[in-house]
Amino acid sequence: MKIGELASLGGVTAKTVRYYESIGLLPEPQRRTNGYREYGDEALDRLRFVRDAQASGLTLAEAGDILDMKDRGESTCEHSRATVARHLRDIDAQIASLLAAKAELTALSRRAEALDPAECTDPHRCQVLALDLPAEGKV
Amino acid sequence: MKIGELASLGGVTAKTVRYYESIGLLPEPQRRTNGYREYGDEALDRLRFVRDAQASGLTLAEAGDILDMKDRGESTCEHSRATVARHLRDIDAQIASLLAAKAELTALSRRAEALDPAECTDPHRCQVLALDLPAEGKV
DNA sequence: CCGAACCTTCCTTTACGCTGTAACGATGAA
DNA sequence: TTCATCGTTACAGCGTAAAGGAAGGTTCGG
Repeated sequence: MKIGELASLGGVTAKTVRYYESIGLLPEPQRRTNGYREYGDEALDRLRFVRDAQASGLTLAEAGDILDMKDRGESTCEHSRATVARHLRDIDAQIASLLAAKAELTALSRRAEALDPAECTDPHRCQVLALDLPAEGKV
Repeated sequence: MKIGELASLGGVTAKTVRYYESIGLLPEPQRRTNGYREYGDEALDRLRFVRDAQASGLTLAEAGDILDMKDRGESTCEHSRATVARHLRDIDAQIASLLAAKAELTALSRRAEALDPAECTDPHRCQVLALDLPAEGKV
């Protein structure tokens, strides 16, 4: 099949297919005499795997790691497990960092909510962030 | 004080101070006759606020929003509250998206762990991702 | 013969926060 | 005097992620 058909079957654009090829996710396909790329079903399988991996939250690079091992005929089991496990750790770290930021902001927010709105009338002093904002006069 | 002193007191480089000035986070300071920037303590307060805001997970743009309002003499209370609240919503959205990715990967991972390691000997078939990997032969 | 589909290469996008480089002037101590 | 250090400007680039777009040229299908 030609690139357009592959792309639409895989739910991507032809441009994306060429991009995947350029970063090594898809192998260089055979060419017709006119230079057109000619794909078989295995390319579609591969393309679909990439999309599935993306849907699972893996990056293209991680999907590529797994496919590379498979291409080398290595057992991908351990590597796949490791890739998934590592990605899970990455995600946990990101979540932890976001939760920390959230805690900071929540504390800020709680201080703000505890304020009497009437105290917010002074145009030169922000009660919400008074603890953090540089004071106009000395605090 | 000169830029180098301000920078080291604020825990940044002189370059960063100039950068902050260029994006409007810090006002243009007075200049000495030789052209050097001359800062007072309020610049340090302001610089420290920016770092605190960053530490709280706000972006430089968000810190700048708050400082701008304060510079205009407006009550920053509502805006500060809104900025913090919006940022909190952003963070929650990011966390939710990461949790969704994590759920996908955890499911994958659980399938992997349920496997007998002995089944991982076939070099052409990855049991971990068999449900997702394109099969070499037909499954 | 026209337009769609294909080809290539290079540039742009979005967001963030700087950092590097060039090329130069000013300061201050030994 | 000389040298290191600090300062000045302006502009470019990074580095991540995943493509999208434009330009300009061939080929195919009807």
